[in-house]
Amino acid sequence: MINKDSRNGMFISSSNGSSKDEDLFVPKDNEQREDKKQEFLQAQTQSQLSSSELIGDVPVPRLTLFVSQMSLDENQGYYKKQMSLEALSPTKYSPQQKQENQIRQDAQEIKQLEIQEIKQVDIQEVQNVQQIQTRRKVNKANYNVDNSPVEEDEMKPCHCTKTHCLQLYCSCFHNRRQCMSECKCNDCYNDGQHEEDVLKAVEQIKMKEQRASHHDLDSFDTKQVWGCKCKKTKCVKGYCECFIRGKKCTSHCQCTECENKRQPQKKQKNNQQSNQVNKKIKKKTSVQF
DNA sequence: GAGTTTGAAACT
DNA sequence: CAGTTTCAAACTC
Repeated sequence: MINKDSRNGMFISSSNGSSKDEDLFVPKDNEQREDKKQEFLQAQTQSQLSSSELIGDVPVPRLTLFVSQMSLDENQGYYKKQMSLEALSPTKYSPQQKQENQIRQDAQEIKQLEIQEIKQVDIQEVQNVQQIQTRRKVNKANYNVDNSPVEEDEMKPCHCTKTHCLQLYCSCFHNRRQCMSECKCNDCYNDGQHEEDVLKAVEQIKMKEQRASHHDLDSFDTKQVWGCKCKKTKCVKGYCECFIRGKKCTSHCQCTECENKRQPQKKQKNNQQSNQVNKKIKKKTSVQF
């Protein structure tokens, strides 16, 4: 029951009469809202809310949240339909219940705003990476490394013969795009006509990944590099995941005799590397012009 | 363009 | 989890 409305907020009395210490005070300004939000979040951790409400507010890692928006959810947006509290429970609410719901909804709105801000920061971070990687685009091989909107002629066609373009071997599938007319693949299922098969394959890969727990990264996010295992090519040829992406090898790599590390290297080795890059640039530009 | 080499992905 | 096989791209000639 709403008891008192002031400029700073309102009291909701659980009983009758004037506002008391134990009454619920709903502040208006942002600072006090923040306190309310903390109260609300605390209640969550103490399992005071229904399971459905808890599920909706499990904190999601920032990048995972962004990446998940870009990958699977694109195809499964229908899972994201949100239902209001009233829709979930059609029973009529008392004024007090409505007020409490309003508080919860306010808190959720605040959270969503915060998530949006975080997303914007993440997008900015990704864009920064993209800028760096775009400069090296001529150096990349078959992957659309930066996930940026690529021109049709920038996509490299695949030549898959046995996997129906439904495995990560296929660069088109790996980048979550359909095979093109330029592709020379056999019996391709990644042609837009077998969407069910594609989704199944994606699901399978994601499930396998979860079981294996090899890394927390998204296999379909080719921006991410989690380390190569090169043995013979010293990470200076197109076989190397890091080299392809224009990245230096890190401690995450399991490569041997690596010459693609950040530390200062001998002149000769640097020359070998830059020769490789120059060779590819020449090749690419000669094709384009 | 055919054959070889390579490392990632998949499999056992 | 480690070893093996399969795969498609990179490379060489």
